[in-house]
Amino acid sequence: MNFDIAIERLKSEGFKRTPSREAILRLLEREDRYLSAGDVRKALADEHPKMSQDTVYRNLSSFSEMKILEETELGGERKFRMHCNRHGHHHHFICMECGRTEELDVCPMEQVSRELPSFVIDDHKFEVYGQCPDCRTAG
Amino acid sequence: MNFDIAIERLKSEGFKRTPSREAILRLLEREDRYLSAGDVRKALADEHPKMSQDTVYRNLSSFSEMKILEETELGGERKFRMHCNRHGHHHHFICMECGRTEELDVCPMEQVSRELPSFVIDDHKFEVYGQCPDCRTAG
DNA sequence: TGAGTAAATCGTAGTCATTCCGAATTGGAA
DNA sequence: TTCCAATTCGGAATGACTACGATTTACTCA
Ligand SMILES: [Mn+2]
Ligand SMILES: [Mn+2]
Ligand SMILES: [Zn+2]
Ligand SMILES: [Zn+2]
Repeated sequence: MNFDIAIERLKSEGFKRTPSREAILRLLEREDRYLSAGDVRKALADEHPKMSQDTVYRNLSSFSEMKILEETELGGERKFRMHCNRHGHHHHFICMECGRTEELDVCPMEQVSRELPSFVIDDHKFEVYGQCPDCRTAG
Repeated sequence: MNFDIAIERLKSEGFKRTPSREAILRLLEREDRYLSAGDVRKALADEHPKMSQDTVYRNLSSFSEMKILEETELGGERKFRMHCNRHGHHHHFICMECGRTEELDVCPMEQVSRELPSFVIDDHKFEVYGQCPDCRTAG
């Protein structure tokens, strides 16, 4: 997903286009990795020093709900990234050093459904953590 | 894992056997599901009204480090359960209503390793969330 | 069995991410 | 341009978790 598609989605859901929202979306498009609310505030400190934390948290949550962003919980923090272009369901490798993510092709849920026929399955989380090639070389 | 094995592990790691630790371990053995530090405090409020939160948090963390407990992060909270008897690596289904867990046989990591040969893989998380048969019937 | 001691606990204050709220501002419809 | 619901702001409140000095206690060893 890119900035323009995100803005379209925003409008189609009845949300207003504001400078705060533009700045947050442009940042996430540029960074292309998981950022916390704190990361977003720091990154926008120069450009938008008056943006309140309420605004950051509220918009990140809204964007996540309307599927503009992907969200995860990592190290006791909620983190957000622009939704991948990839078509359909997928999971991520996440580099614990630089935050770079890599999309994964595998999802084990078909097998789990067969394994638990009497359970209602609502959601699942699959994430792989480690060091990306760049950070390995640099280290 | 049960209480007695846990106490053995405790001793073998050089930790002391205290009433607080006994109470926490007995509770987790009995409950057999993920509990937060707050859950533990509430459950022990009658029996041990003076147990401080420091004691609960510190011991849950210690038990997790020495592999007596399994740990996850769910809804912004750390949660702990007595380590399963099952031999070796596994993952869980977790009922979002009652907290009941079900061990899963599938782990997709062999495939991921093949998919990411140039990445260092340190850890992974796979969890399935939903409603267990009992809660589905009751609902 | 009775000190001695390091470990453990207690009580409380501090931290940090996140949420809440009332007042002020503003995007966009009419 | 006017108007108002949506949005933002600033700051206080919440809740999980951590830190820490003072006190207690489980275990060691004489
Ligand atoms: Mn993605
Ligand atoms: Mn288990
Ligand atoms: Zn999946
Ligand atoms: Zn696994």
